[in-house]
Amino acid sequence: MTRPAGSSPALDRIAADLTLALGQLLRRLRSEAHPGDLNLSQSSALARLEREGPMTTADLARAESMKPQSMKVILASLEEEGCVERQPHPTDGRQILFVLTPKGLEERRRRTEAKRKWLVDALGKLDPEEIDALASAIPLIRQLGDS
Amino acid sequence: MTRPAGSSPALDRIAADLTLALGQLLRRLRSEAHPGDLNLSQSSALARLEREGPMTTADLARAESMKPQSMKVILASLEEEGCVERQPHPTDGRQILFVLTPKGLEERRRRTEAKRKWLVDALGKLDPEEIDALASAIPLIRQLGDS
DNA sequence: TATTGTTATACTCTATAACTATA
DNA sequence: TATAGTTATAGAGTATAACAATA
Repeated sequence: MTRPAGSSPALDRIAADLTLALGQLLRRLRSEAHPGDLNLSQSSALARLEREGPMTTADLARAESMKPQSMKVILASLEEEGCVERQPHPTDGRQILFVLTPKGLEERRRRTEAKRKWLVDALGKLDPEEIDALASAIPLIRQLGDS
Repeated sequence: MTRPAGSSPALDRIAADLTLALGQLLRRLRSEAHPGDLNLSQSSALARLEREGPMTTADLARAESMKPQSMKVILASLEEEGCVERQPHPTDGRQILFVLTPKGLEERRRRTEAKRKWLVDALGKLDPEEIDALASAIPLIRQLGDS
C-alpha cells in the first residue's frame, strides 16, 4: 500500500519482525481475556469444527500443529462443557468424530467477546487503508501456518 | 493490494480471523523450535533491549504485556546464560537496569535460527506481491500490540 | 506510603512415554 | 503390526499473593 512492490526487505528481516510482532500481539490479546474465556487453542478448535465439520482428535491435532494427546485435553474440556460431542466413526471402530454443538457455537462467541472487543477497538484506531492492508495479510498468515 | 480500500469486511470479522490466523502460526512456529531454543518471550525481551537500550524489569514487563514477576523469571533465565547483565540505576537505588550483552546478541541469533529458517522457507512459497502485502502489515500488527 | 524487586506457590498449556483397543 | 485413543507424568510459561528494601 505504502511501499511499491519489489522493495521488500529481505525475507530474513520480515521473518524476524513478523515473529516479534506476532508474539507481542498474542500476549497482549491473552492479557485482555476475562476469567473463564476460551483460550486460543479452544476457540481455534471450535472454529475448525465449524468450518470443516466433524473431525477426529488426530486430524484436529495435525491441523492445529499439536500432538494428539494435547488436543485430547482441549477436546475433553470442550466436551465437559457441552461445546462438542462424540459421534462414532461409521466404518472404523477405533476412531471418534467430534462435532460442534449449538452450545459450542454460542460459547465460542460469548467467551471470546472480551478479546474480540479489545481487538476491534485497536483496529478502529487504524486508518481505513491500514485496515485494508491488514485484512489482505490475514489469508497469507493463515497460509504460512498451513505450510 | 488485491482489494480496493473501502470494501473491507467488518472489523469484527477481521478481528476474529486475525486472532485465529495468529494463533495457528504461533503454534506452528513453536513446534518448529529446536530443544534449547529461546522462546518468543525471551527473544522478544532481548530484541527490545537491543532496540531501546537498558531497561528495568517493570518497564520491560509493561512493554511486553506481562506482570513484573513473570518478566523477572525470563530475565533470570537470560541472566544465568549471560545474555543480559545488571547495571545499577544511576539515581534510584531500588531500580535495576538490564543490559544486553554481546553474547545475548549472538545467542538470540543462534537460538532462534530454526524458527527463522522455517518461516523464511514458508515465506519463500508466497508470490512477491504477497510477501510485500505481508511486510506492509507487520508494522500494523506491532501497532495493535502497542495499543 | 508508594514503588521496585523478590520469593513462594499455583494454574494453564503442551509434550513425552506407556498403555489399551480396534484394524 | 500399525493406528486411534487414553492415562500418567513432566515441563514451560505466566499469574497471584505476600514480603523486603528503597524512595
